[in-house]
Amino acid sequence: MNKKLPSQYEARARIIKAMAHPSRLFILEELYKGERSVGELAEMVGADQSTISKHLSILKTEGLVFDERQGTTILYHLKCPCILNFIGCIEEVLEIKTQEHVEMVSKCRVR
Amino acid sequence: MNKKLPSQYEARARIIKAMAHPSRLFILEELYKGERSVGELAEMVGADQSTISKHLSILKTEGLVFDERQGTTILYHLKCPCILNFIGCIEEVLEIKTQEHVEMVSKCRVR
DNA sequence: TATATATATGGCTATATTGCCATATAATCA
DNA sequence: TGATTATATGGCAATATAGCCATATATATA
Repeated sequence: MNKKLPSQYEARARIIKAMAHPSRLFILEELYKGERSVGELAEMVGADQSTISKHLSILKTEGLVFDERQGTTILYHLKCPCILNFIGCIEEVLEIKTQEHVEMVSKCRVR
Repeated sequence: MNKKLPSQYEARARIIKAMAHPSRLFILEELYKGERSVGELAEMVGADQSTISKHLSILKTEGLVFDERQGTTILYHLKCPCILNFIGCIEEVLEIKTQEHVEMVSKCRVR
């Protein structure tokens, strides 16, 4: 990768990368509402169970979620609800992108 | 990709993905401090100028930065400073990951 | 113990990303 | 205009990611 940058950036990027996927983003927001099983999430996302399992594995490895066995099903939980705080800003970036030609007031710099 | 998820997740993920790289994260934080030229950033990151130019192109395409020509050099600016607000939470996730075995108090759920 | 259910993992292919080199483009200045 | 400086882009090889299928593992229950 790169040797001049502090490893801190590498560590942060790994976590952000774990969030940088539509399905994983959906999963995180869903877990924000409450615990969900792998099957529930697979059903909601509309992907193969194994695919969701792997997504959850990535989120777990990066420390964003934790799991809890409940009999034969496994419930996943969000670890740090704060990670979704910035979704508001992401939305703002998106708004500006779509309305770039329009005059608007916002916390972002339009140009 | 996936057809069951609202396109909103796709859009958000694209922006987050743009942030999900050590060099681009560094660039964003650097631009948070103030405007920087491509050359300056390349020097700081320690990567080829063309590599940084492409990173900046990604950030620009996703609406995270904008550029301003100043004679022969081009200065890049951060568009939405708020996108760095959640770095604090990322740090918290990292802390928990490294101290998982230790008892600690935090906004995150340790388990 | 045998069966059923829920989840995880190995393996594979298709696709995307990264980073460098070479080169193109754009602006400045002699 | 020609040379110089700064940045962008095309192209390519190496690597990483995504998603599905088949199958393994773990738990519960008859």
